Amino acid sequence: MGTKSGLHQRQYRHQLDAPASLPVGKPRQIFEHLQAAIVEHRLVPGAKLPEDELCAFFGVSRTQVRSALHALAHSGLLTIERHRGAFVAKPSPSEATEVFEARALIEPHIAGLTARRATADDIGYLRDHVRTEHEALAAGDISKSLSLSGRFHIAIADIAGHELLGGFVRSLVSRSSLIIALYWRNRDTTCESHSHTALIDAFEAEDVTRAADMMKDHIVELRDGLDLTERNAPTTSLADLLSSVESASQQQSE
Amino acid sequence: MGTKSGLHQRQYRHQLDAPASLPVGKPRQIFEHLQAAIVEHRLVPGAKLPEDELCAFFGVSRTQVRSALHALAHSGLLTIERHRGAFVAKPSPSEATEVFEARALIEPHIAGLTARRATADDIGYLRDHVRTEHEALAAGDISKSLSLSGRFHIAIADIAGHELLGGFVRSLVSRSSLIIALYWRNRDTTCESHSHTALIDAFEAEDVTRAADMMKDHIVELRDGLDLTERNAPTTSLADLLSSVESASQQQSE
DNA sequence: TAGGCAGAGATCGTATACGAGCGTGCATTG
DNA sequence: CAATGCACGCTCGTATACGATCTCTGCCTA
Repeated sequence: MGTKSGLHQRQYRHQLDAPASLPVGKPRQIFEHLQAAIVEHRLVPGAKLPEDELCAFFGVSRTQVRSALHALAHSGLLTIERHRGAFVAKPSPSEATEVFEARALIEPHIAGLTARRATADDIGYLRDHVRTEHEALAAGDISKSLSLSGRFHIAIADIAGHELLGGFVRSLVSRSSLIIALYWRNRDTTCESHSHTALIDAFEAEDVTRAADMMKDHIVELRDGLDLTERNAPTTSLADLLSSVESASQQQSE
Repeated sequence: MGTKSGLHQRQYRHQLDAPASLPVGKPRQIFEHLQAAIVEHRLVPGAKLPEDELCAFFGVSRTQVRSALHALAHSGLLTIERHRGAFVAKPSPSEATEVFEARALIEPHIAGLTARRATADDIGYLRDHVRTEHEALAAGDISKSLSLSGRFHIAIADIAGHELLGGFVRSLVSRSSLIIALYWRNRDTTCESHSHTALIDAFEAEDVTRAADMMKDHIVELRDGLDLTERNAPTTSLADLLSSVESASQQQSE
């Protein structure tokens, strides 16, 4: 099937593309368009996505919009409430914690695989990527910087060659972007790309253990850049509480 | 939000229910019905699921059936081919390998959490569950036994209380059922429930490390019960190659 | 004046209808 | 007789229409 030989012909897309389950076509384009908008923080958590407006914007019928919306909901980027509509998800602090716990579990393993499999070309690609990240940072484009940082993790997952875990990473990275929009602490943005560079060094040295450890530390570092104290969600402000979407539908504990 | 207090009032559903993303209603029922049929091997891999027949069976319109079908495709249980229809997925050996690699990574972590959090009631529930598994085995009901075995892992994930990783486990267990249908070796079915009992003992002792190690071994044991040699998919016969569904759409390495 | 209720508007859920792509069988031709 | 082209039918993709539910606003009443 060319899983191993495909390594040498990697396409270096590394985009946040839609899962393979939804077929090519307009719904997929809508999915990716909306996903990009959410990941790049142009659509903020809690924002409503009325079907009619999306229909008008994309020039299609509600059928396709709904298909994309449901796929995004399945990816955890949207919450759909019956007879109310689709909203950009607002992960609670506990959900955010879970996302980073999952990343701290999965991505080190991925990094280990990458350290084993990365070719010289892959290393070169990753270094280029980090360079682009630096440029975005230097230009003060925080949004682009964050987006690129996410894609870096996806690139690593792609090199690891594990389709399944790679899909998990894609999903987790997307949701992380949402979490950052909500709980970001606004400081030491720069330390990240250093971690990235060090990570690449570990890949180049084919040091599986070090790569895994560094990735683990990096994820923890990312999480520590967030303010996930519970006070954020339940009692920030009245306005927030009223527009709060997640408390109604996410908890299925009844 | 009662995430911690909910532990004491656990409902012990532990079913293979649909992800929280798709709203309650008929589509969810259809989803769960089909999922159950697939997991219990009543719908074999490669089987076609024509929308019209499903509409007739469930007494609803195509809209709802399609919604459920797409959700199942997103879960990896179905593959939908444009203008061809929905088919029960036929995971390739490499995909199967990935599923068990992912389980070997995630479930030991889950088991560690479970060892920390399991209450006496939880332990009791798990022991009851194993007892039921034994009964199914004694009755020679292989299908039910496999199904229960899967639910055991889901029960553990529920006790662990990690919604996100729990969702991953649910998905992986479902797909494992599909994999077992394809690559099962037909022997030593009984060793499993011993592993389960030993696992519960580790939970009861609150021995995190041992629980994780045992789960890891158990997953490896499960995988070793399969015949995942590559010869199965690529070169069995021409007929197989022609009816092979997964090679066309799953591999995006073009 | 404050609270509750009812109606209108808007949005979503579901069903149905039509068009497009694909598979199959037959007819035709070399 | 075999191979190829064509046309038919079937299934799915998409659009549209209708009904259900929610929300908002205005009015009525205490």
